[in-house]
Amino acid sequence: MPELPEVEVVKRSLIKNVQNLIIKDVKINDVKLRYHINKKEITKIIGLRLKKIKRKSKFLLFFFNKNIVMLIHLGMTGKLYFVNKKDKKYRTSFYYDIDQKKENKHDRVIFYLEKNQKLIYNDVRKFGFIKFYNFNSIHNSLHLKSLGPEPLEKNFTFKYLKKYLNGKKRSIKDILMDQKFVSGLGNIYVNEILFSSKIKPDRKADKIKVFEMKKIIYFTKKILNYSIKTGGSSIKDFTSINGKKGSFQQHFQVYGKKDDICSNINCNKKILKMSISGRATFYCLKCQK
DNA sequence: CGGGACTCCTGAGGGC
DNA sequence: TGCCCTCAGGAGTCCC
Repeated sequence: MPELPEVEVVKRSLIKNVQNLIIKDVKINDVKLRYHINKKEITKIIGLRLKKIKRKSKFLLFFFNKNIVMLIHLGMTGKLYFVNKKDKKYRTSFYYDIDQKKENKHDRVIFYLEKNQKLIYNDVRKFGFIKFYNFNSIHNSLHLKSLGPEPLEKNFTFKYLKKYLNGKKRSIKDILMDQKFVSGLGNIYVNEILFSSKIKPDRKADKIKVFEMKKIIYFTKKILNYSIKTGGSSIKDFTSINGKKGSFQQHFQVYGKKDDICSNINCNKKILKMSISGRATFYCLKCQK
């Protein structure tokens, strides 16, 4: 589910609500995530202060004292919820009923914080994970070491794109989804970026023209920034940590729009769907060349 | 190098 | 009500 904008929204909310708090206890309801949770390592954070929270592409990094870093990836359905007893809005949350002390069956890990507050890792499909590193090894970890530049960073440029696409026979969509090339994009945003750039998603990368590359860079940054601004996309059940939904899904032009009429003025064609690298791909045959 | 099938897991929604 | 099928924001492996 969560791509860069969603993870960024969650990170900002985490900084506001849980940064600087002490972990009082940890409860594991299910160790079997994408990787099994190491109980020995996770219990080491009990008593430690959560000093800093950062995001790297789709990963969240939690920095504790004693040089311990917790790495969380949300996979397809991972979510973090913050529960604060004093705040009434959580009582009415669709998700968590504090008065009944009812846990959701997909709450996999519960971090108990100061003042009766909790941070809950909930994940229906269990494709996400929680791993531990130390401060010095985190950036050389299996997950972070080969990530490409982030799409909103200055080094994600037309020049970089041009150099990378040269000689590549893969489809442009496949390349934009590849975290080693650019880290943080996923299926939704790549569909949207290619629609705005008027490029058919199955075009071979080395056939993309210079003016089209410039559009890719421009729309990638524009779409991601706008999505972050509107709280990310809430398809099905994405929410930020306080249960708030984003609204960027209202601005989707192609994702999930099979058989709808193309949103471009002067185009009356239906949005089509195909599969690229096994992922749902939506496009307008008339508008995307 | 490239593409496709398949894997992890659980639930929603459609068809009958 | 129920059963069976397909599909889903990710990402890795294996095989041809």
